Amino acid sequence: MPQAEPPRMRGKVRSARSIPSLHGLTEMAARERAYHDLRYRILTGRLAPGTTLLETELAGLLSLSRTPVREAVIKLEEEGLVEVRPRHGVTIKALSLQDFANILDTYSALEVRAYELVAARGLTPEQTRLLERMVEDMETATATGDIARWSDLDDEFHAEIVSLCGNQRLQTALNAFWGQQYRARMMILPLRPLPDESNAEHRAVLDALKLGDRDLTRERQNAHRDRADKQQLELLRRSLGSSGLA
Amino acid sequence: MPQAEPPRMRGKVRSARSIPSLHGLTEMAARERAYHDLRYRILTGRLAPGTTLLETELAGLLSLSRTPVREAVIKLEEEGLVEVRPRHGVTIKALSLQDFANILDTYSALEVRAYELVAARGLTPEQTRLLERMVEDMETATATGDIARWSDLDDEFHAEIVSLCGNQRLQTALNAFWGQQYRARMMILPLRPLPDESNAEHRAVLDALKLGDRDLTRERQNAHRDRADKQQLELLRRSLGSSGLA
DNA sequence: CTTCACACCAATGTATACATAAGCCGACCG
DNA sequence: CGGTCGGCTTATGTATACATTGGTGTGAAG
Repeated sequence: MPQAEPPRMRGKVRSARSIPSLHGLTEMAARERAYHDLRYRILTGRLAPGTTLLETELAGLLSLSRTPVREAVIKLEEEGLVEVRPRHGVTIKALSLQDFANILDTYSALEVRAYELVAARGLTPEQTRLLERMVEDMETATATGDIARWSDLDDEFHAEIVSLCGNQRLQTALNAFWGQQYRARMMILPLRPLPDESNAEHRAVLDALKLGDRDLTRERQNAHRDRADKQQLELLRRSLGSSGLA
Repeated sequence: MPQAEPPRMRGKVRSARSIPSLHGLTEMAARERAYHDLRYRILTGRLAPGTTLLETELAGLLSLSRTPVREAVIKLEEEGLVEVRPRHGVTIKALSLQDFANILDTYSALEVRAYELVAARGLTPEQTRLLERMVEDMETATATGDIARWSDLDDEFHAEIVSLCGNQRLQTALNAFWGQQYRARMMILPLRPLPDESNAEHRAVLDALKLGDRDLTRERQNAHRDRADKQQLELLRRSLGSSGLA
């Protein structure tokens, strides 16, 4: 899980983070194309959870041979997005409430550590300015009630900080888990209350980062994630009553 | 990185954790065989860091065709154990001091979270007994100066606790990072001082776990990892002066 | 009617064949 | 003598062919 994905994607479909636009997709190598294309379709719901496809069908879908598709599927399986059952094809994984909780737990543990590292390294003036501006933008979005935009900015904010941590392996692991929680996040997006608490917590965390205070950063970010995770779990619980599919 | 490796391996070569004995290796499917075989050779140093082999050579080495070998190599690359450079073959990665630090950082963040989860879930009497006995065994090994045995027990102790956390994704991620730090750990093994501090900390952590006190567990385990990680980094620094290869 | 067994089929896992493109070497030109 | 251009070699990436194995369906027996 660690260590992969050097190719930085541009483009923005939903989040700046890691859903590529599929824009320059034709010029990619076949395996990468298969991987990104399938990941995109899964994360955006174009391939719904529960869907099962044979390797041959996937290959047909992407107009490729089975070989690169298979390799892409292996990666997706390691990321936890699909399940392959040897004689039954690959199934797009549904997320149970428990799955979502597990993912958030792991993701948060990693993210808090990333923040700690950033605090220890310190912020440059430019980085500080950028992050402050993002916080302001989120507050603006909140004020105008644009939750979708807020969510995107939130992703960018977290991703921006994580990108400063200087630990590539940690970042790669974070990206994988981020991909897993993405669908559930999108699902509960419309249910979210105005994120005033998050905005305040972001400011608090940013202050701790600016101070370069590692312990304070850990404490605050940990609290932020804890609260946010619990809230999201609650929303998801309501939104699917523990049935399954995310 | 999350989510993989259901097949529980038996056998013990060095650690109970995740270096399979390669014992029933012949009856495995080719891809799995390639993966486990290569991983084994890398972790035990039979394939030294820096070694570069072509896909064809690997295939020959394992008496397989390139296809399953290639798939295994993809997994190993995602785990960060090898690097593939498109026209230059796959290279067994060396670990720099910085790499090792990054791995430990990530690993520790995950492990602490796993411990927290165990604390929250609570220990059964049997689990408590087992863990207490392991602590005692470690103390015995320390008393007799058997550092290698202590190290194995330490691995087992940590692995045992992690296995109780109830979060499969977290465990899988931990296993991947564990594999990465294994070589460096083995390398500095003979340099380690008597682990009296670790023994005391293990007791303290176990006490916190028995109390089911999540915050206390986090605090203590975090302190334990912090200290142990720093110590290991220092040993590694001494042992290779920042040259590279681990 | 239910259950067990056998045979057939098809999907995967593996091997191989082929195309592409990158590195390397040599030759030629400046 | 050095640098650059071009062709050749070869490793990889992809496609395809083949074998294996497990699942399913049918039929017969209890």
